[in-house]
Amino acid sequence: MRIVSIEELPRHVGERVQVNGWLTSLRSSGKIAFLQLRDGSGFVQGVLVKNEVDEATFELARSLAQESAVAVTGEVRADTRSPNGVELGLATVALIGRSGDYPITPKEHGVDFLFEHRHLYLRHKAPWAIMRVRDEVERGIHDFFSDRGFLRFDAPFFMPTAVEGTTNLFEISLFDEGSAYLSQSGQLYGEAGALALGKIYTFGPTFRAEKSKTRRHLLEFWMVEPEVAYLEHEGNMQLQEDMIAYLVGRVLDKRRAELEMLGRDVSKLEPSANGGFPRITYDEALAYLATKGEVLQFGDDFGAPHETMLGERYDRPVFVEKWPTAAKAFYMQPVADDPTRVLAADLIGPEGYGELIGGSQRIHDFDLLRRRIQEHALPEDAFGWYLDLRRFGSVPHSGFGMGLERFLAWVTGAHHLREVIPFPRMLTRIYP
RNA sequence: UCGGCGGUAGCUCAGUGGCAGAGCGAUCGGCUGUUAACCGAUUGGUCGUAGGUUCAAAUCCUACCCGCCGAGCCA
Repeated sequence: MRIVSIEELPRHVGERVQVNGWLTSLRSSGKIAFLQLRDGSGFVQGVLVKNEVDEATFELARSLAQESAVAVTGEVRADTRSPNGVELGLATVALIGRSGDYPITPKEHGVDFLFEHRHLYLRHKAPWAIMRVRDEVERGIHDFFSDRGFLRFDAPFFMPTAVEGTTNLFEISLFDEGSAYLSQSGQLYGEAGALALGKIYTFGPTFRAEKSKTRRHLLEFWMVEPEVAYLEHEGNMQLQEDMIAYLVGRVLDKRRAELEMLGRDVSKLEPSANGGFPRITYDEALAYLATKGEVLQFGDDFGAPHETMLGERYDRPVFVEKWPTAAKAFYMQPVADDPTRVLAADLIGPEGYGELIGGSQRIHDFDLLRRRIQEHALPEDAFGWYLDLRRFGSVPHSGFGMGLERFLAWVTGAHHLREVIPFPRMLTRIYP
């Protein structure tokens, strides 16, 4: 008997096949039973008619508990009532792994309960669809950069010091060597990679010890951080736009069914697949916010409500560029004729999802970078290697960091970042 | 860290001083096309914890614990 995945069933109409999976729910009468089945690749309904099978098979099927592992055989039938166009006319049902008192019932549950059972919740339709989008986006990131001649370059997770200041770091013990910190960005190492290999990107988990308890924050999240030698500010924004447009287009193309399963209004994503992201300066953003009654001073960073107001102004992400030097990190290149501003841009997503990307052109001048390290009271000896990058053949270079979960939350329409990562790590959630 | 809301059955919740409740789940029975099926029965409790007020506390008071949402910070 041929074993076929549920995803492939529409190509096997009329054949008798075997499906290895699990029972998600069961409805039965005295003479007919409907087995809702999943196998990881999709969902399908199996129909078991009492007088078409032997007594033991029918009684076994009727007794199955939710999430029993079952191997079934049956004929694939086209059926217009089914979401994927097919159902299985069951002939045999074998119990592979028993179940019972499964906690996640087909009724409503609170968020805390669901994430206490995240290891099981992942089996259900919404997380299933989101994880399939996540996989597609991760795959898309690699394809996008690989197609453009970038190399993947893995940054370390144990760091001797902070990248952007000393707060918000998880400290770990290196035995007699003292303390190290979990990485909050691979960027500095990415810069070394760019000057060695030209165009690189890092992709991996990153850690922020922020006591944030909002739906836009996790303690551990994944970030993609490209870094490119000889790339300047304008080209950096174009790279970001190309990447976002590519990824949105790819999800719309390959995971549209999952988005619709999630109830996502895909028409709100379509403009973003075409590029053409608006670009406004920090000063223009301030002026716009002032017209909305939000008066900020030059040098202020935007709060979450401000980002939402800016993002909702457009039907696709918007760049806010040329930020006050004092509001941004020490390594950012000043605007040529204005040292009070730096060549940094934040990409703010629409629909209130906040900042998707932060990027900048990096300082390539040795003296300026050393002065900035001193001004920020950073330990200069820890940055010796980083200054070396400006001592030996320094060139203008740029890069950015995109939070994978921020992007995924926007694309899938998730209400909270914890929905788009398999096992979220938050202030109040370390289990499972 | 601050602010708002909450914690009662496995789950979602009602109960605001006087016998601890409902729906769902689970278990058993019925039903030949169900879609969160339906019908009947059974099962189900440290009312977050500790102390206090009262003849009487899930309910009022005090402290603490935990969670959710938001702010700050950020991606």
